[in-house]
Amino acid sequence: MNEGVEWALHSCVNLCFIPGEAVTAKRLAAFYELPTAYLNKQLQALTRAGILSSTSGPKGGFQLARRPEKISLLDVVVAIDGADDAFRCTEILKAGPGADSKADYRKICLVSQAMHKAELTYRRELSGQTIADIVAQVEQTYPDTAGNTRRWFANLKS
Amino acid sequence: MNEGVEWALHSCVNLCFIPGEAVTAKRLAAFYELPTAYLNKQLQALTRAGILSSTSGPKGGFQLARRPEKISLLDVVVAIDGADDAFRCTEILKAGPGADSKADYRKICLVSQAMHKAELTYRRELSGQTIADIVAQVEQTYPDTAGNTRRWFANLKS
DNA sequence: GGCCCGGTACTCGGATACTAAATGTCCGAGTGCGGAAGG
DNA sequence: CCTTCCGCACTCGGACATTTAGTATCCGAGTACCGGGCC
Repeated sequence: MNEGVEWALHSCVNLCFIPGEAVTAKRLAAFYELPTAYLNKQLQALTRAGILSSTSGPKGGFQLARRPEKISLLDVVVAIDGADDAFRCTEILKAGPGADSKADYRKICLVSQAMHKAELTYRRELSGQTIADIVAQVEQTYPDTAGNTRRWFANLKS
Repeated sequence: MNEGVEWALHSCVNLCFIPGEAVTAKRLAAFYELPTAYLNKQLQALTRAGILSSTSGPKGGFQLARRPEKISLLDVVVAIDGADDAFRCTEILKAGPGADSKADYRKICLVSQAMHKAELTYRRELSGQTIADIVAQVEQTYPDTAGNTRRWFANLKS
């Protein structure tokens, strides 16, 4: 899985601590000492997926496009890593003996079905958790984090 | 995910149809028109993992090292694709402000925990299904497959 | 005739190239702000 | 002094290198079989 998923998730959480304000990729990258341009690339992907909204020019930057309760972890993963299953059925059976060339083996191959079934539970679990859930857990487990993060971004602005 | 996982799963199923006999990588590859040497590499990985047992020389080949009821889909995936989680936590928080350099963020980072939780359900689902289950489903859904496969391998032997 | 031995053909096994995708970087397009000029 | 306009600095956005991991291939190590030679 793409490393950008981790960056995107943490950045979304951080954006929750800075509501109603556009934060530049540069500042988000500085927070974790990440390469700015590359993080920018991931944020662009989130923007294309409708998770973030972007603004150009001075006072520009990124902010959440919708409430964090409406952003599931699966949304972020799909935006960065693509919608394809990890296990992709290449319809190997089509090359085997007695194959039906007009059949869709992604549907009828039992190996493919078994793998896909597991992947569905994975996706269901991811879609059941939202950015808001993560933020709530952070605020409960590490009560200082929210304030510290807000303060850090405020200081960097100058 | 590695493409070899698909090949490995199908090959394990096929080996179930040819019990008590060593099947060469060449024949297994010919069945799906796969590159022989590369499939051999995957079978080697299964052997290292203790899923298959291999024999060199004439009359050599691969066979299941244990009963198919004892081979879960997760075993095969881990053997080919490695045991690492798809989402690997790079402990991004260590570079952030106020980080504890001696803490293990793979354990305490809530983003990492959330992703890992989803991955656990995935692995649980995979470990719940065995090669024997797949074979049983195949025999029930496509009753001719077992016989046809056996016959195909028998004919190729000549 | 039976037994032993060496050659041979065939297999797995790991070391070695090649290719695609993830990672990282750079420059151009777009935009709001600030200041200077003019009324 | 107020308004308008122009230039500038800053941002995102996508096009362009670089590195890693997946894909594919090749040759050597090991082994059972087959044939010939010897007892």
